[in-house]
Amino acid sequence: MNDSTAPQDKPVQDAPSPRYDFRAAEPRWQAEWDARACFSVPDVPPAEARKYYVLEMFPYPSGKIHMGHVRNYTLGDVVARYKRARGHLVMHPMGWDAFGLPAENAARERGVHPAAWTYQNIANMRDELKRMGLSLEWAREFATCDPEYYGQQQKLLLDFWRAGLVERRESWVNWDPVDGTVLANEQVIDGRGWRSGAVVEKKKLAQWVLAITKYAPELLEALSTLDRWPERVKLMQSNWIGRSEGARVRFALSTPVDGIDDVEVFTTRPDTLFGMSFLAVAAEHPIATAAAARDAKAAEFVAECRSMGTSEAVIEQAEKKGHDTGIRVKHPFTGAEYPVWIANFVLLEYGTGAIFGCPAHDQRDLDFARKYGLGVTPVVLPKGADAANFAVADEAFTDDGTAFNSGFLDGLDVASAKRGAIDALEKQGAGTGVVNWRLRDWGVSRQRYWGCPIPFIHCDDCGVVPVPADQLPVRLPDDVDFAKPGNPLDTHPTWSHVACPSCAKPARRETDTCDTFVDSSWYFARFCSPRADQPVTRAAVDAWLPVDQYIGGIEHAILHLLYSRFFTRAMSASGHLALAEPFAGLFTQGMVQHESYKSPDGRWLYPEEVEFGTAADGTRTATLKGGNAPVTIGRVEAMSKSKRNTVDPGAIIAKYGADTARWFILSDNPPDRDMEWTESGVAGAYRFTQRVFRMVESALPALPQAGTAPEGHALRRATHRCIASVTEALETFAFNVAVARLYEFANAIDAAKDAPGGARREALEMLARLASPMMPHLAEEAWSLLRPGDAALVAQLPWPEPDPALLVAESVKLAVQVLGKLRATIEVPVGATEDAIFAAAEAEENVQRAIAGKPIRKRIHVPGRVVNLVV
RNA sequence: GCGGGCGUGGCGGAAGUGGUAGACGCAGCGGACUUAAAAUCCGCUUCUGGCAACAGAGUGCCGGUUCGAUCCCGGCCGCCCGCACCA
Repeated sequence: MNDSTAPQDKPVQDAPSPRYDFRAAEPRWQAEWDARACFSVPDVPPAEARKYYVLEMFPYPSGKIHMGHVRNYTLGDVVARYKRARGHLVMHPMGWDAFGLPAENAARERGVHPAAWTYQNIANMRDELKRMGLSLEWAREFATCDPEYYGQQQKLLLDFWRAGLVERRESWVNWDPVDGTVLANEQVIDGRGWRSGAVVEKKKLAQWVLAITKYAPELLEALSTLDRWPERVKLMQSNWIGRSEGARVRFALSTPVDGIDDVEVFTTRPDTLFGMSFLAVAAEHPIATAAAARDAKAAEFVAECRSMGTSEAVIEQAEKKGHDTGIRVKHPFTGAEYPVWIANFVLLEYGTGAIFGCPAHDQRDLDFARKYGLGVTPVVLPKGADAANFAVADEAFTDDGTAFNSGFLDGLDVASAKRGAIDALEKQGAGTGVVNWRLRDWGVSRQRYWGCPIPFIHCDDCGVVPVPADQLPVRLPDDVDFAKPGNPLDTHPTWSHVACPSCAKPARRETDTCDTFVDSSWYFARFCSPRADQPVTRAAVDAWLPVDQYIGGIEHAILHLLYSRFFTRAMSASGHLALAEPFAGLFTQGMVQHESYKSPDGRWLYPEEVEFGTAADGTRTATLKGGNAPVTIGRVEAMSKSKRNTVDPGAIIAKYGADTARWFILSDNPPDRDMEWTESGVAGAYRFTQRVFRMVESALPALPQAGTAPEGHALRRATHRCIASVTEALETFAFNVAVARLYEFANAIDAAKDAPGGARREALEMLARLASPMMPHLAEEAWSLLRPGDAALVAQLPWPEPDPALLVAESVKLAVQVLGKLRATIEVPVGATEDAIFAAAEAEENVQRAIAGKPIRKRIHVPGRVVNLVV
């Protein structure tokens, strides 16, 4: 069609140009992959197999997939398809993180049962994911709300119990006194319950706790072994675990209160003890409780702190406030007396729940001291400062310096002064040097229905009794009433009444369920043998774990990943696994964002309600569809239902096809950065899918048979350079670069219309194969046109290798700079001597002009890059 | 507040982590094809000055190291993620 303009061709030219019909092709290839079981692997791979486990963070079944899912699962699919082509046996499963609050909210708001709501959502989302053409092995699918899954989880919890990793402990929760429920932090808005509007109180509850702190040193040290994790994630985890060296210091009360005769503080700066001006305790500290019992003002302040909720972010951002209890403590070194304050920024859970304040060398202490008129005594002198007149104004001095005003520590640097202070404390029995961890044990109790029941029974005589193995799983009851306030398990008429397994007397079933982070802490192991009648089977997990490439959002950088690392150790300690780290490689993707739009009356608008145009000055304009009311184009921000700046992947796939959606989401930007979804970007991606199809189809009649040795040509160089560069880009997660290289390659193929047929066939075949991880359907379609008789699908072909002979260049372009400024470029043969290169550079007219007759003082040559002449 | 990250044309970004800034895509402009439109194809497109050759400026802001800095160092500004009961 393109190669003749003869008049008799006219009718053919008038025919509509052939179009790639993705609506027919995509389901066809999906069925073909299925029929050939391209993505199935055994639970126990053969010994000689090179296994590769690709996993994306499994979704919460909210009802519809969103663009974040499309991005996450496309990234994983590119890796899975690429690794498969590289000869690995790839496991790539999918499941559902199916317990959680939204199902209960739906039950309360719409009267749907959480299970019905969840499984309906799963069915919808499974269909949508299947339309994306992901190379998933659906046979391994499960949902964490399946009794077959959470029953196995209960077995794990009982094993952890036996290993001493499960404890009962009191801790504080957000309590809504009107709704009579425990609130999640996100349900506390400005200190009030989201539904009732009641002021939230802190309430102490007995809770189940997993002893993650037992593994704190190991979780910290093993970070250094995770060489395929992003540095920033390791840093965040390291800071979260928060190892710090310091001292516990005991301060004797001047007068004992309620039988308490001392307070212990933790400090990382024992060297500044002489700069103390107050001691502060958390509002929940026993001293605060004692003070509140004796003093109405103190009680009032404690109550105020109690209404602040449990969120650390809220506490730390609140105005720093305190209350002087009137209680006094004695300094261990000087015997001087200092006031004990209750302060809202002291956290009960960190250290000992009490601090000593040294305002001169801690910013928060300084702000507090200024506010309440407490003393500020500098005890560390900055280098070069004068001890006689050094004073601290608004900024605490926290760097290294020399101790002064500090008795026996005077003259020491900070590190030595710390040691000196600890030695002295230990000598007089007033304290010890300790290592403190910021990491707290993991409270897993939730007072909710839609979670995994914690498998214990409370007996008045026997205490806490584990549910016997033959009574597992402890199933959630189906008949629950969400109309009553509180936990439906708690208010259920019969469910919690059971016989004690050890003494058979009437006892009470635990009604707390698990934090959903527990469910997601071992699902990757369950995928290895998803139907086993034990949590995992050793042969399967030993063969498949660790996950070779884990992919998910950066928002999980700390908690989910840390809990999974802990679970892997705990499961190893209880014999289920034999490894420390669950995820050998980690990739964290950025969010998907979109412009937001507002109507003249301030209403958020969906993108499909808006029409765009161009103003006279070239800027974009927006108006309401079907009218001409001006629309304000807002910021590009994370897609959210409340701002209505969402794009439904289902609609995009229906309109453009899965390959287009995948291609665009990969092409836009590096996958670890936030990306902006734009309608025009998708349209561009769609054009490219059509173009590739057209290129193949129109070239077809002129191509020689497959298997013809391609002749030498510049196009062959381009082909093999493209193989090399796309391969490198895929290896390094630079998928946007891989896409760019393929665009360049398509341009090169088009520019080489008169290249020999063999070279063109090779180029087009490689274009399809190199694009296949990104656009798998189109790749199959193109391949089936190019190789109609071939037995193998692209999904079954090995990854192409570049011919090294075609990668070497004959000449190189060099930049020629004078004093670092570009003045010319020269092309030199690859083996040229440095003398010849300098001569060629200096011969350039523009270079001569820049040198302007001045003597050349220095000649710099970076091979293959640049020549710089210094005059 | 604390911890972590990011910032490059009109837009998304690229650039062996010290060596030609702006590849590739989007948008825009001009042209070809068409009765016309769509689609497709070709060309231009960081800014300023210049017909041009070319010159100057330029990778959030200010300063530093270097023959040479998007990259290294110091100080700011803005945005994003996490902060333990959202998942």
